[in-house]
Amino acid sequence: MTSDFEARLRAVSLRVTRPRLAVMGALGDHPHVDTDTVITLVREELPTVSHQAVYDVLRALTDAGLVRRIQPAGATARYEMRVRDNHHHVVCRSCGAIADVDCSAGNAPCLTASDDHGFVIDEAEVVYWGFCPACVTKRSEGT
Amino acid sequence: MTSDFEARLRAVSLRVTRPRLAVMGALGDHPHVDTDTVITLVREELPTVSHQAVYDVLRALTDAGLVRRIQPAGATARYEMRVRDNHHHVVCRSCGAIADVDCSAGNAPCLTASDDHGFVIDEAEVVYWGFCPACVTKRSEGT
DNA sequence: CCGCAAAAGTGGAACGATTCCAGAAAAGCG
DNA sequence: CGCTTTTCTGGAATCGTTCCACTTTTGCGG
Repeated sequence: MTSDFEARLRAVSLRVTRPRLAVMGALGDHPHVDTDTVITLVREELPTVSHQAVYDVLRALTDAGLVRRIQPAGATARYEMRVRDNHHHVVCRSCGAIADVDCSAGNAPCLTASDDHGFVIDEAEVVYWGFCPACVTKRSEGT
Repeated sequence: MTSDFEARLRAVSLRVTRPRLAVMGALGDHPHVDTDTVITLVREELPTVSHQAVYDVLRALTDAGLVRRIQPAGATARYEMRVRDNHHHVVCRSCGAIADVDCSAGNAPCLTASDDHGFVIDEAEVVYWGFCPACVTKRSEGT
């Protein structure tokens, strides 16, 4: 799989470096991780990488379309490797957990704005807010 | 309208204070403003309010459901008074301009997640990304 | 196989939005 | 009018992220 990452990097003419492979590996194993977690995971493999390197890599990969950045209101940036499939996310208001949700309607009808105010729209992002199973249990027990 | 604001504050048992009325006035006149702009606007009326007061007021009003906080990825928090009508937003990738978009389908079909992973969902937030008329013009002229 | 120019990474300082804190002021009830 | 509670002030602290100047790698060409 490392060779796969390598191919993907070359496909977008990015140089193949250890930090980049390590970041891709971390994202592949852990969906929806925040930057700090990526740094920790990467350092398990390469203890010397700077936080700056991780930020740079994440930006390079995001710009190249190899990873997707998601940033629900009030949370820090998170990254995932699933890309170009128009899937959405459920976010837990309590613990911040995130899960993937496939778009129910292929080309969702409501995702075409009724009045676009002259904007040229290229993407519709959906975030479902609620509580994850664990937090729901916690709340009902608590009361 | 100040008396209206007063009534709304009392309705949620919040004290009526000058800073709060000033913030509500500012939000009423300027939709989708960020915190810094609110501070500036409020100080035109009450030059002595601290930034902290504005943050406190915005939080109090948001918690009480009198204003809505919107925070597109990569931008600072913005606030608006339109509330409880499930409308969404178009955000310009270039200049950050925001416009309102009414939900095209009353109870949008795609807003029911296909697989909720056990989450209890209470809200679906939609953000349309694109370019505003001004930035579209700028781009086509530039090239 | 070696060297060079460009691209990446290092370490540390700087930044900006937001929050925390302790004391002062104002709101609203009796 | 006075008291209690909520709110506001002013300044310091926090946290994620970015900026900067310098060093190290990568990957191409000889």
